[in-house]
Parts: sequence; structure tokens; C-alpha cells
Amino acid sequence: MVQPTPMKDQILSVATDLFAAKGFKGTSIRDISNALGISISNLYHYFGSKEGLLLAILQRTSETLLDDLQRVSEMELEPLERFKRLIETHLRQCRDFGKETRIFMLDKEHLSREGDRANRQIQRRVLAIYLKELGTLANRGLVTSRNLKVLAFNVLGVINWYLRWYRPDGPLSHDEVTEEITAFILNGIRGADI
Amino acid sequence: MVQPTPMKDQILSVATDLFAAKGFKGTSIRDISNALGISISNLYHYFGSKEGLLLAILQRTSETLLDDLQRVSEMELEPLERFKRLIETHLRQCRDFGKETRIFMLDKEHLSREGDRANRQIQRRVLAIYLKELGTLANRGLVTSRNLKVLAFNVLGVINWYLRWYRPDGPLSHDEVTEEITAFILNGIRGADI
DNA sequence: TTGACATTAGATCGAGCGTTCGATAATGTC
DNA sequence: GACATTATCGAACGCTCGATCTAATGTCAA
Repeated sequence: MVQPTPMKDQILSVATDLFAAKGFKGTSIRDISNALGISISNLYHYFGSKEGLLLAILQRTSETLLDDLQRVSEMELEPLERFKRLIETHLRQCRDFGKETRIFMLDKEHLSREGDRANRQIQRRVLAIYLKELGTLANRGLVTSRNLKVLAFNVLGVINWYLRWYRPDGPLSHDEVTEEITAFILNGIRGADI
Repeated sequence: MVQPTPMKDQILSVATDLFAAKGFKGTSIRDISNALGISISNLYHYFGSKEGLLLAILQRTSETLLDDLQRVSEMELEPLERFKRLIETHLRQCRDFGKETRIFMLDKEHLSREGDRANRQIQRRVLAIYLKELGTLANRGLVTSRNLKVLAFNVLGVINWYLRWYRPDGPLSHDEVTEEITAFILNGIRGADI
């Protein structure tokens, strides 16, 4: 006997799809309710408002997304190897939660004060993780750049850009691309004698 | 005697600010007309519709933005030096036309068929310029990566991310950051023996 | 069967949206 | 000075938005 997916999860799933495809402002609550075949009031029953829906998506995603990165950053490994794993994990997250990440990369301006704070904190925590790793690498002389913050942003730029151009139905597999991107980043931070 | 700025340009300027700040859907034509102290009908007199306004912004920007990159790519220089100049030019464009680029990075889904085509073509032309340069570098053995397309996307990721995190009022100057980013990218593409 | 409660549907609201219209004011042309 | 052209305006249109209200339905213990 299969447990039917709870309505709340169904709503979150469909809303995520629509928000990712048409944007937050571009998606009406009628769009969502129609796609699900339920009434508008039902949406309001589960999530108090349209933005409540957005916040729920943010919350649901951010937990798993950040915890995964955090876990990797706490692994006892060679710093370079750990950094590599961090990138791989992050790229996998981008693949699995691409739609959610897209929403908050594109529509962050439509969040309330509360949502905006939550969103910013997530971004800050991700940056902090990378900064810590880069600091460790720098201490071992594996990074020559002076400004670790710029370096971290560059790394995040490459990773975040991935979910803007990569198409799963294209010629390249996720693993191939991961390898290429990882190599690019590792070369980039190594700051060799150019 | 100072020539007053033509109303058309004023509208374009204010609209660019608002679209960049609040998104296309998030900005009403009333917002724009209020910010300018003119009537809504006046907007429609100059640009036939809200999307006409967006298209005008796209057109005005894309010309100067792309032509600059094109010009650099046609310079007769050492390939590595030309690539470096390309990045510098691109970053300068991001600094000067950050708002415009933001609009079409965030709101491309709201363009009509015509606008979407124009926007895609711009992206494609930018990518083509980088692919050509990377190809030249690869021919001289300066790039070891197998997949130039992924490499080009990585480069664009770093550059485009710049206009998401860089704040002119922060501690870093544009030139400092440009130097850091250029070094990162050049190291990244060199694909050394890691 | 009844009553309490959760869940649903559908009508409805005021606000805001993009857009249109007809009229007025300013400017240029002969 | 008459006339065409351009620039500007206020008022309104039809529509969609997020949100709410009311009433009906389903569920299940007592």
C-alpha cells in the first residue's frame, strides 16, 4: 500500500516547478491551484499566503542543502581532497535542487524581511564554508592569491553558473562536467606562477 | 548652455533603474511614471508598451556591450594578452552596464518571442567570442582541458557572478578585483598538471 | 445518530495591473 | 496667422491579482 503524497508536499512540489519556470511574480496562486486541481482556499489553508509558500520552499531546501556542505567541511581529510569533495557535493546539490536554487537566485527581491534574512544567511553560511576551506589551503601554501573572499566568490560563480547553462539532456553527463569544473577551480585557486 | 536630456532617454534611464531593482514584473508602469513625474500616457507615447520599454533597453545596451568585446577579439595581439584584455573589457562592461545586464539575466523569461530571440543571440555571440579565443589558446597548447565549451561557461560564470557580489562602495576597487579575477581565470584555463 | 472538527469549493472583494482614449498644450512650418 | 505635428495629460476600461468569507462536505469518536 502506497502512502499518498501529503497535500502539503504536493503543493510545495508544484509550486517549486512553477516558481522556477515563471518566477514568483509571474506565477499566480490560481496557476498553482489549477495545476493541482485544488481550490485557492486550500492553498491558504496550508500556507497562510503566497509568500508563506515561498518561505516554505526556502526552508525545506536550505536545510538539506546547507547541512550537506557543512558535513563535508567537517570531514577529516587532506584539505585539498576535502575541497574537491565540497565542490562535488555542491554541484550535486545544484543538480538535485536546481529549481529551488533558481527561485532564490532570481526572485530573492520578492521575499519579505524575514525571508530575505533567511536567504541572506544561507548565502553567508555557504560563503563561510568556502572561506574556511580556502583559509586552510592558504595556510598550507596551496593558495597564492591575497584575497580569499574574491577567490570564494569566483568559485561560487563557477558553481552557480553551472545550473544556468547545464542541460541534463545535452551531450555531457553531470560527472563529466563536475570533473571539468573541479579541475578549473582547483587550477584557478592554486595561483601558480603565471 | 546645457541641452536638457530628452524625455526618451530619461524614461529609459529610470526604467532601467527600477527594472534592475525590482524586476520587470515587480515594476509597474505607474512606478516609472511616478518616478519621473510624468503621466502614464506619456510613456505609451514614446514606447508602445511596457515590453517595448524593455526591448528598447535591451537594444540600447546590447550594441555597445557586444561591439566592445568584438573589437577586442579582433585585436592583433598575443593570444594570451588578448584573452586578458577580453576579460578586463568584459568586467568593465559589467561595471558600467551592471543594471542592464542584471535585467536580462533576471527577467529574460518575461521577454516576448522577439525579445527573447534578441537576448539569446547576444548570449550566443558572447559565448562565441570566448570560444574562439579559447580555441586559439588551445591550438598553442595553452589549454589542456578537453571541453572548451565548459571552460567558456566557467569563465562566463566567474565574470557574471562579479556583478552579483561586487559593491563599488566596498573595500575593494574595481581594478583590484579585475586583477584577482583575471588571475583566477587564467590559472583555471591553463589546466596545469594537478 | 449526533456533534465536533478538519478540509474543501466557490463566490466575492478591493487593489492594482497594462492599456486606451479623447482632449489639451506646446512646437514647428509655410 | 493658420495649420499640421508632436508632447503631455487625466480619466477610464477590462482584467487579474492576492486574499477572504461562507457554506458545504468528509471523518470519526461517543
